[in-house]
Amino acid sequence: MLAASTPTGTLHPVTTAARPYHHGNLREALLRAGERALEAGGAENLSLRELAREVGVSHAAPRRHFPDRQALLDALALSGWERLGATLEAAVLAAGDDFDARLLGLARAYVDVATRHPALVALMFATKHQAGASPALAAAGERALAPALAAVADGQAAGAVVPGDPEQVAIVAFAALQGLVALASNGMLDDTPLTAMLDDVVERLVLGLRPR
Amino acid sequence: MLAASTPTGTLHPVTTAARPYHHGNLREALLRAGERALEAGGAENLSLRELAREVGVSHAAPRRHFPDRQALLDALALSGWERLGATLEAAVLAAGDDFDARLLGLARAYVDVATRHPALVALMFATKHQAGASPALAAAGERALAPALAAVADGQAAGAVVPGDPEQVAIVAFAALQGLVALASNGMLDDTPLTAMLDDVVERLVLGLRPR
DNA sequence: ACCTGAACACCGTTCAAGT
DNA sequence: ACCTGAACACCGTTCAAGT
Repeated sequence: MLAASTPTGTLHPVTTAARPYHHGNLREALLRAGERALEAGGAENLSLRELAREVGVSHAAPRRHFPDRQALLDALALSGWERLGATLEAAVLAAGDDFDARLLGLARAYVDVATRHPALVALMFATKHQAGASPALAAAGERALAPALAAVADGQAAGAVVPGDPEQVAIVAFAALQGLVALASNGMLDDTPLTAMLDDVVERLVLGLRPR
Repeated sequence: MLAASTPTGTLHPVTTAARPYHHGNLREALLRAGERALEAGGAENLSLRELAREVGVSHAAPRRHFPDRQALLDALALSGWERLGATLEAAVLAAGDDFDARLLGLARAYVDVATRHPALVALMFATKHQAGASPALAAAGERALAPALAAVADGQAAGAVVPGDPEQVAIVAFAALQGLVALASNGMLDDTPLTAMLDDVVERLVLGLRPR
């Protein structure tokens, strides 16, 4: 009875265990629903009104937490970058000190995330550097990719990688992965198992990046 | 007066030089306006009603030529694949018989198209293999990429490229380009000139693809 | 054969007003 | 501080009807 949804006219200080008058946790609920919607239909099919309906508030309620649709997308991308950064960091740690092993570990970790959450990763990259993106978002992207940069720099110091701006070298390597994932997401790899292809790509990357 | 827009009650058999009653060329006009809209704001911001307004017909008129929005996007992608195919073919012919030169030529041609028409290229890949895509579209994509496949196969025959399924080898190379273009489109290359980076990527690709 | 106009069910965004 | 309801200007899609 107390937990029912009829507003019984009693005052409700700030917190109640029952169904929400003020919902109490709307921001988090919208983000969770948003991530589901993202994976279900991509960023361009995400509807704020639909999220509000799912969560059980009026269509104008999200505005308190996200001024517009883009703000919600930015928040989703930000959280994605933060989780990716942690994943890449863990991959480097698990791989030990060898450059080839690190590159393989990073590649596998990234491809794993990108194939399990393709729409989120697409959103992350689309949002990161676009005109008028929030500085916080760009910074989160930089932080997330820092482990890969550091691995390249270490590889150069150990003589396993061609010299030059680590960022440029890393981008060359990263581009190949990014492209592979894009092709996989678009179904262009058909029957070829992604993991097999991935190891092949990484092997050729290592060869291509070795000093001559 | 005759060319004015007021319908003067006279009958108009089928063709008139004045302003259109039936427009006469609506399909082409929509495609042209669609390509402009695509480059201006990406596929997800393309509005059928806006195209109809630009072209000067009612919002329901496009339906005769394109049953829905996706049909217009498919037609744009199809024309993009056809033009890309011709461009890649020309690049191979211009590059002569050497594998390295062909790969560089193909890469430059593709990157040129992809940077000048990023939204169109994104649409092409997004549409090519998606669930329920028209077979004609998939076939056009295959045809467009055939010159690159052939170049790889020739390279293998000449001993310049690792053996194996040419499609798989081509995909590895193509993935790197695709990724590079994606990064460039997203502004992640910052100040680095794309052409310089491109030549570097191709050089490393050649190295990575060489038989050991 | 090709196009119009009105209608329907959706959007994102805004703003006064409620508790 | 947080949310609602009504309103506005847009969509894509459908369908009868016009020429």
